[in-house]
Amino acid sequence: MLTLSTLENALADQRAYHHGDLRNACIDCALSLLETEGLEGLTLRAVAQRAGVSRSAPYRHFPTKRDLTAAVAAAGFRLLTREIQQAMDAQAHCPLESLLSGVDAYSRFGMAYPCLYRLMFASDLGKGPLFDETDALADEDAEFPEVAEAGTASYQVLIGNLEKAQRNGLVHPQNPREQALCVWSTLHGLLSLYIDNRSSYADHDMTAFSQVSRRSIRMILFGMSPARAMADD
Amino acid sequence: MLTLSTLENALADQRAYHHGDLRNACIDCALSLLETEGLEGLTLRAVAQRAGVSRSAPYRHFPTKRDLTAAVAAAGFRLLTREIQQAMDAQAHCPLESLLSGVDAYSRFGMAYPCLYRLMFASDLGKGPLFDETDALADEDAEFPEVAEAGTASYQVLIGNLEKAQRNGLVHPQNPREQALCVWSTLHGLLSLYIDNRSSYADHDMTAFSQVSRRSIRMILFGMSPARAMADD
DNA sequence: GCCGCAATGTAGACAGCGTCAACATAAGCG
DNA sequence: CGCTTATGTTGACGCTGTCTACATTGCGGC
Repeated sequence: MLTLSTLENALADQRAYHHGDLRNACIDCALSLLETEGLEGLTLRAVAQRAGVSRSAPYRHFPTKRDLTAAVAAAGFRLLTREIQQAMDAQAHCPLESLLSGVDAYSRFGMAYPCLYRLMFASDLGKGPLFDETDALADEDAEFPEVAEAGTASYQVLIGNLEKAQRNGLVHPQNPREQALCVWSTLHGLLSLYIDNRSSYADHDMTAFSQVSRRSIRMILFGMSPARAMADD
Repeated sequence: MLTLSTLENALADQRAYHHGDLRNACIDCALSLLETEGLEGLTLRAVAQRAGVSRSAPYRHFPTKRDLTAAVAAAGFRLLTREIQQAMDAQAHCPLESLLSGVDAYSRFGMAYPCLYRLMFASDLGKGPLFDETDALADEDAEFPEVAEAGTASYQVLIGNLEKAQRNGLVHPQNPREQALCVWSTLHGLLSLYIDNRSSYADHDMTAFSQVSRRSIRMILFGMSPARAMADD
């Protein structure tokens, strides 16, 4: 089970807090506020209060609320990348198992931090990486390069996995970016629908969701895989 | 090309406007505001102003802003259903062609009304239909039964198409609800990623998006179809 | 060690938002 | 006609993001 303390922004040095690193403190407070109060509970004033400063102090570090949101989203993408990468590495022996393991990690992330997940994707943070054919370079032109870069990194993990699967002959040798887009979209759609349509995110739903998502990805894999090695769960 | 005048809430009788049907007038104004001003431009006060009434007049018809949002979302789902149904009927001779035609209609809807699309799915309107195995009955327990019902109807069109495809032997005889969920999720994910990551929704992108979405659905179909009749675009 | 400047935090104010309570008006109906 | 109910208006409240003016702190050069 993931906890917020695993986030990169947890402060190593407590005495550097009140004066010293308000920027990261704000990101931290925003992250914890997000999951306790929800997306509309994430207000600059609440962040400032939780950080123990006055309401306009954050403006020294974030020109506008959107910039704070972007920083939080970037942190979220970096955490997501780490979770996926870790899960895939654990099954490195087989690219297909690795992919399914990554799918689970993705689902787990979304269900553990539903509000963060929504913030990352539905916050109008400008151009993202997914639809650009030229993945690099474009990131720097984005409104929030940090977010675009972190998002691209997550995406790249998936692409890398599919390329490996192609080399092993487990997947059709088509454009791996497009395959990745298909897989990611399905997962993102599934997770979005789930998050947006549920009021409670009870833990026991995780196994049910995991089954659904794995089966969906298998449907796609089945189509991608010339071996047609489809097993029922 | 879709226009807002095709929406069901367009008033038939203009003289019944100022006094007579403020409720539908609000929904109409909300719909037009949505696409001109964006999601955060959709404010109760702006709706009231556009309808030509004072700012708290809408409260006689909608207890809260969420209720207006729900009414708008329901109207959106009904329009979506009609568009999909129409597109599928035009290709009724072949369920696979029908499905792809529906996919195009879905994409067209999302790209024509990106803000409405977001509102329909990401507005915390309570339980939706997609993850409930028992589709009927549950709708009435939803926070906004009108939305759940309209959403279920859209979903049902897709399920019906897949059932027909199964009967014609074009698709594996698995649970059509789950197949529909996979298709819908992919499309929803693709569209969401597109809408959320783009700042402009230029028209000429439609053909590119249509190609991507059709290819993605083909990837899934390919996996579903025992005939493996996959053609490249 | 001290002084000045740049960085950082604070207090007050503003417009815009959703919402409520009190009031005004119109419609329908006996 | 007059009563009741439905509908629209006005004023106010607390909340939000954000701006401006002011206070404080910390650090580099003398």
